Order: sequence, then structure tokens, then C-alpha cells
Amino acid sequence: MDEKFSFALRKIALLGGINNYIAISSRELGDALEMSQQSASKRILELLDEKYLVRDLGARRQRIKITEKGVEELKKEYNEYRRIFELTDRVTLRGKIVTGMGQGGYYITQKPYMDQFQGKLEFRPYEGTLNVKVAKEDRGKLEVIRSMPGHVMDGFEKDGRTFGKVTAYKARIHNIDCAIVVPERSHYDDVLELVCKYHLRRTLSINDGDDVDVVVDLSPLSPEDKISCVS
Amino acid sequence: MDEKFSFALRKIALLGGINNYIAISSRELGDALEMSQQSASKRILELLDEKYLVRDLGARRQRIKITEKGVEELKKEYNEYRRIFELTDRVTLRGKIVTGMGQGGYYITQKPYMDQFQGKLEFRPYEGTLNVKVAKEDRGKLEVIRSMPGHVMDGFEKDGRTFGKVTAYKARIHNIDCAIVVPERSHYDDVLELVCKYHLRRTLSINDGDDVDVVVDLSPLSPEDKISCVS
DNA sequence: ATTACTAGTAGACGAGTAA
DNA sequence: TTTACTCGTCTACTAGTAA
Repeated sequence: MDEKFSFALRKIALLGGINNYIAISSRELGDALEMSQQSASKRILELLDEKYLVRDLGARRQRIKITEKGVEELKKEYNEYRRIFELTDRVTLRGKIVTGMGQGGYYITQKPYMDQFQGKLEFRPYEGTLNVKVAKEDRGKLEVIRSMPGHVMDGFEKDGRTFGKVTAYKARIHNIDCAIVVPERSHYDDVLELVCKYHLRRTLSINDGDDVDVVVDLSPLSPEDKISCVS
Repeated sequence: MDEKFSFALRKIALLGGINNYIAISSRELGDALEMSQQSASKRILELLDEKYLVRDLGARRQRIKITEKGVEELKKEYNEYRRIFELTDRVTLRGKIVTGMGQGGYYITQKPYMDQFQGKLEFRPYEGTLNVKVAKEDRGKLEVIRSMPGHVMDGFEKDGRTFGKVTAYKARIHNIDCAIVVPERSHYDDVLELVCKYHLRRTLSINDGDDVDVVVDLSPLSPEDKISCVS
């Protein structure tokens, strides 16, 4: 996002424009942004054009609200600051073991993905994933992880079905090397999918409801690795 | 801070320029900022001029590092995002009761302050403050609070000594109304000073080392109140 | 290679003003 | 009152190039 948009959008967010329409004249916004009424009016038009804002142009006062797209952009910036001030190159996520819907496990254990894992993560996963429901207080970290570069597994076609790109991040659970996998079109929920060389439930003797810490490695990838973010 | 500075500084921080000198050419920085080598070079000169950066201009490659002032500016922006995404109008700080150095208590219980409290917070504090050492994980919230508008008590002179402005924020401890007070030139530590109508230690039967939750009210002040931030 | 000057240009801004 | 047009100015950019 252009920095001039980010600046204006942030101020609008601080004025409460994320969840509600706020009544604000272009003069008032101009004052907040330290610019003229004319420029603030233009900025609003540009933000509307970029679909970062929606407007209800009433007779007397306009009312504006930040769109979902606008909120996403602000979150990206927020996550950059979190990377600067909160995170080192290791992030610990606390969660509980759960039984997945089977869906993700089937998806990720397709042979073409598995072959790529072997090349990029130096292990061939055991066929099956371990699902960890991330604790509420750590869910913000998930977004940060998704915005970081990871190991990208290319998508493919099989039986007429499309399997999209998947990003893997090296991790450790109870000191065992593993990886968390994030499909490109992630359903954006709070359940991690872990793959590992071993059958994790058996190896670690863990069951549904057990608390686990997953340490995700976000240190910079070697330059020859393809770099990509999920979001 | 000018938005163009904030944008560049943030990228430099993401490249690791907060704790270390990083070797980066103006071309590389230009690529990161999506601008020309010439503009990036100029931007670096401007940031140096504003004392947001320091530089070690070696023979081959320059090495730059963000100054304390630069980090402060970035933190301000980070705190804006925290206000957008984390905080509602109530912030809970967890901490432990400690015995203050007496210094703050003497300072804040001066009569001219007390008189202003009565007008602005609708209670006259008991003469003495309760000190709460904020838990490590909540210290970031302190900065956010200090950046929010509060009830400003004007400073005064007495016996040749200057007493500066003090900002008060309404709060509650164990469901009792109180306020936290922040001197203008705060020693910026992690100890809250609470004032209350009652003698809090006696009323709540609490002692040094006890854990307490302090709920700070950050909801917008009524317009007739003077508005000011500590930082 | 670098960094950073000068010069020319495009775009952002505010004043004036219409609707 | 509003919002937002046109237009002149001035800033911020890049290209070329020196050191």
C-alpha cells in the first residue's frame, strides 16, 4: 500500500472508522492529517477509488468506514511493527491437540507435496498431520507467521482437482523437528497443521486436549530458497 | 514524524537496523523502498539530519543504525496500531504491590495537585499513593497509556521548587474507583502510582507482593477537558 | 563499486471557487 | 455550511554524472 494511503487510513482507524461509519468532514480529516481541506477531500476520493474506504455521502456530513481490504492493509503494517518489536526469529505458539476434520491431512499428504518436503525440509513427513488449536492469546502471532517468507511447495493438478501452493515453516514440538504447513488459500482459522518425520501422537504420547508448545523458526531462509508469503 | 521518514525507518528496522549497524547500499535501500538509488541516498541524508539514523560511511559500503530517537518514533507508530487492534477503551494491567521510594507520593500529594484532582476526577485523594509494579508482559501497555489523552493537572511553583504537569487516568482496582498519575517528566519506569479516595492498602487489605489488576479507563474524555499526552 | 551532486520533470499540494 | 473542481506553485522524484 502506498504510504500516503497508510497514513490516512491509520488516522481514520484511530478515529474509530474500523467498525463503524464515522461522520467526519474533509476539513476535520485535513486537520488530523495536517493538510488542507482540499487535499483531505482528494485523499478520501483516492481511498474510495482503491476500495480502502466506503462512504455514505449524506446531505450535511459524509460518513466513512474502512473496508475489509483497508483493515487487511492496516494489519499488514501492524504485523511489520510486531516483527520489529515483539518477535525474534523464534515464535512460540501455545495450543491444544485436536483431531482435525481430516480435510487438511488428506490435502497435505498428497505425494507431490511430500516429494517437495523431502527436498526443502530435509525430511519426508509421516503420512498424516497433527492438528494444534492455537490458544486465543497467541492467535495474533499466526498472522505474523503467515506474513513471513517460508518454504513454498508448488501446487499441482490431480484427477481434475487443483491443489494450490502450500507454505511450510520449520518448527519444533517437544524438541522434535517438524514443520507447520499453511495452504495458500488458508481457511484462516486457528488450527495449525504439523507434519513430522515421525508419528507425533505416538512418539510424544500425546492425545486430544493436551497442551503443547510449538516453536516456529522464522529466521531468514537461505537465499536460494524461493521466498513467498501467504498473505 | 513525517510519513516518508516513518516508512523508510520501518523498512530499515525490518532489515535489522535497530540493534546493529547494517551494511546496505543506497541502491539496495532504494529497491526495498521502491525508489531510485538517488532518492534513497537523499532519504538517508535526511534521516541522518533528523538524527533518526547514524552512519558509518566506510570505504566500500555504508553501515547505518537507527538511533534511540528513531526507535522512539517507531514505537509511537507501533502504539497507534496497538490502539487500533488491541485495545478497547479499557486496559488491564497486572502487577504487584510494592513500597515506593516515597518520592512520588510526596510529589503527587501536594495540595495544588490535590485541589485539581477534586475538580477533574470528582474525588479528593487520600494523602498517599499506592505503588504497583507492572508485570513484564504488560509494560508495553504502559507506553500506550502514556500516549493517550488524560486529565491534565497543571504544574506550579512552591518554595522555589518547580512541580510539573501531571496527567491522571481514571482507573479501578478491585472495583474501587481510583486514578493512575503520571508526572510529565516521568522517570519512565514500570511502577504505577495510584491515588484513591480511600487508603487502598487498608481498604483492600493488601500488602507488598500481592497481585492486583488495575483497569485503566481510556475512553474519550469529555470535550471540555483539556487534552494532552505525556509523550 | 560506491555516494551524492545538479538539472529537469511529474505529481502533490493549497488557493480560489462552483455547486 | 458542505464536497470537490481547476489551476498555479512548489516539492519530491529520477536521470545523468562527478568524485
